[in-house]
Amino acid sequence: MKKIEVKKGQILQRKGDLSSRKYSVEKGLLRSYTIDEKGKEHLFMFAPEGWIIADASSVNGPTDLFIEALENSIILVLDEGVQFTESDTIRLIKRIAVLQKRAIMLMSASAIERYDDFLKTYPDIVQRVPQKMIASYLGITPEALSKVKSAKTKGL
Amino acid sequence: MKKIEVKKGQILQRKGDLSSRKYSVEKGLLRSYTIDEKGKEHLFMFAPEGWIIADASSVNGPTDLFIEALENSIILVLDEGVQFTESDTIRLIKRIAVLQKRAIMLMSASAIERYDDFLKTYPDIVQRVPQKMIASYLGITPEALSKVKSAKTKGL
DNA sequence: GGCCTTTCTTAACCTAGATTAATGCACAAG
DNA sequence: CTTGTGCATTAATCTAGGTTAAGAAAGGCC
Repeated sequence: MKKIEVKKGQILQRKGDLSSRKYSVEKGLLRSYTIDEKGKEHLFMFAPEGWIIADASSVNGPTDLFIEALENSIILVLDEGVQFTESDTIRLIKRIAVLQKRAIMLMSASAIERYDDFLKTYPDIVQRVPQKMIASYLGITPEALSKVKSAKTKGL
Repeated sequence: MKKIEVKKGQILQRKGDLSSRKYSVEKGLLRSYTIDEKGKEHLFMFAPEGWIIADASSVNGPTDLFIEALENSIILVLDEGVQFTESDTIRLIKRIAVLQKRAIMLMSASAIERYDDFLKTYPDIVQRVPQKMIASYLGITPEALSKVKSAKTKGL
């Protein structure tokens, strides 16, 4: 468990890596994402200050996700495989709850609803990341996100 | 931790319940699903023999999911809040990995790809549940699923 | 400053899947 | 046996979001 400083654009984990760590963000911003067979990027989560980011898929073999710094950041690197505490377990269950909600969201909600949910989940991220990453998080194209935003401002 | 027998159609947990249990399926088939504000059902997961089904959202308050028996089933009811073992934790992480994959799937894959993934995930469920539930699991309408299937058989 | 690359927006079109509606089935209830 | 009632399929139409393309704005970098 050590503290490290990473620069914007630096990649902490690549898809296919055989081991994986957890990263606790003290300052800055990370993201995790994957790239599918068609070469398309899909942003899985943002991790601003106070968040922990990891790739659970590593329990079953090689990792699925890239983890990258979107800003110069200071992060705590936590070793995998360490004994789990009770509070870790609760955090895991909460993470499952969040993912459960996200999956249901992706199944049922429109792009506008998902954008509103994004704004609620990450209130201060909108200004800090490129639109195309938000679009990727929402599972839509940047063009569609532009539409959504202009529809929202017109609707006021 | 007790063993119970439930009949087809019986509901073990309702959305909004304040506490929640884990159910380990010995025989039969359960499903979990939610109903959105528009009254639409979204099937979250199936749990055939050997699977465990639960609703993680209960850690943050009332439950989001219904849990229902799709067949007459024999299930083990596990109490929530019991001390977690190391293997529980690993199971949780695997669950996160599955959900992570599901979310990425929903973000990126077409209906056909999701159907193929469903067939791989639940090889022996297709014959046991109504088509409309499979459609709901895939996040599409029963009509669209019919199209997908006829497209697949034509394509042979 | 100017230049190049990347990002964002707008607009015209296209397609996967939703909606609506009609038909045919299965099976449960009388 | 007949009469529902819910389920699956097909077809016609509609729409949210994808694709393509082109111009405008915003950074790095020399």
